[in-house]
Amino acid sequence: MTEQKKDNTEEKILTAAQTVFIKKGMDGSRMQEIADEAGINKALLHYYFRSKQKLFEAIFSTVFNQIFPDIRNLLYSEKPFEEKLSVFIEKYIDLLLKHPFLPSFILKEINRDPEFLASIIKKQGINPSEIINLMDQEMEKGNIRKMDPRELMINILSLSIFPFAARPLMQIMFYNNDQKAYKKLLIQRKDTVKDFILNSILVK
Amino acid sequence: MTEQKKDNTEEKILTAAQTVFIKKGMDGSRMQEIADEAGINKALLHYYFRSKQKLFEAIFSTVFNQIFPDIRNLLYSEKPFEEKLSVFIEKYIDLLLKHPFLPSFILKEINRDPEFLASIIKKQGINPSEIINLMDQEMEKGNIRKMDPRELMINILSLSIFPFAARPLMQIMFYNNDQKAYKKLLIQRKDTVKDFILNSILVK
DNA sequence: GTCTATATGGCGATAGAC
DNA sequence: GTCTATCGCCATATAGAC
Repeated sequence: MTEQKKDNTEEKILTAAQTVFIKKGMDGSRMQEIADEAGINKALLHYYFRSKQKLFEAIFSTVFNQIFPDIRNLLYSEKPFEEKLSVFIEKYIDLLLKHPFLPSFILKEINRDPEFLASIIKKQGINPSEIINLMDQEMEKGNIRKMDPRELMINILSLSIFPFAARPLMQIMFYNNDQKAYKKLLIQRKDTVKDFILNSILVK
Repeated sequence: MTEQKKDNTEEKILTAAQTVFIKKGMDGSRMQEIADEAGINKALLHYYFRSKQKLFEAIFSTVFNQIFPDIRNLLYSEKPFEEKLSVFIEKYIDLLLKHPFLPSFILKEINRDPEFLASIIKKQGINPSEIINLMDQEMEKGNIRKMDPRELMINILSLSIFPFAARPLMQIMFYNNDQKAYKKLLIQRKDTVKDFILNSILVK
């Protein structure tokens, strides 16, 4: 019974902290706000997680654990490259549609503590050099034009992530701040990013 | 003489504030740190700029004034589209190479106060709909394949800005944290981004 | 485990001497 | 105009009752 209570509270804290941290980042978040969101007292946060920093790190791991297994499985599957690429982009953008604040959250933390972030990603079993090899093989086979595979990787991430991270400004500049129209764009990007990349790299 | 002193100090403050704000954003910066960087006292910051917010807004306008006139001139020049696009990307990436912290700085502020940011950009005489028209014309002429010009615009910005904003993580993940190698990549991107985009959009 | 009350420290901002 | 000293607030963190 006591344990039940404990699990419940801890979970409530984690959920609340995730909401607040993702929206406002480490610096912009207040322990009070997280406590309110969780419907508990501020002191309890420290009882469960000792410090704001520790709570933050717990959230970070949680978020990444939600994301990466899926992508990892895809990368190491047996599908042909073009399909892998397509599905990767679709899954990735779907993920961002589900967690729209994630990109700016991660970008903030990239500049705060990149080593911590990199260590978490590596723990997830994502190995950049295997992806690079995969791309190299396709170039050798002549299926895609020759380029630095790391650049291709960065291009894929750029095109997928940036429109989410820069959303508020892009929405104002190009869509008269029309939320629905921009949302539609983001959904469409599952196709348009794929097209844009394949058009650029496929050897015709 | 007194005035000379004043100008000097005000300039020192602006330079220092720019350095600190660009590196750490509004929330992450401390008035003390700016004062140290400027080699003056904390109280002087308030004497010259009243509040942190006011100082921040002054910096923001300054930075944008450095950037936009150049780009504006290019966009409204008489060059053919393909050249405009090439030069835009070159100039833009050159600008980011000169101010590498700018992207993450702006991305932070995008989520803090997008209206303020958009108002500053519009003051610079950049009109999105004119750019869109430009692209539409090229598509009508059959020079580039048909797509939503706003997407093309967002793709260009994504590919140019993201590698700077996400640099610390990308550098660790794909370049074993080798600073020089990543710097080289960023310089090369003046060509590779151009190639990547033109390969994707030109009708062959 | 959960709460109230409070300690502790940091930061923006101001007062006031020079 | 520039400095030192200090106020006042707010946020993290802890003490201690229940």
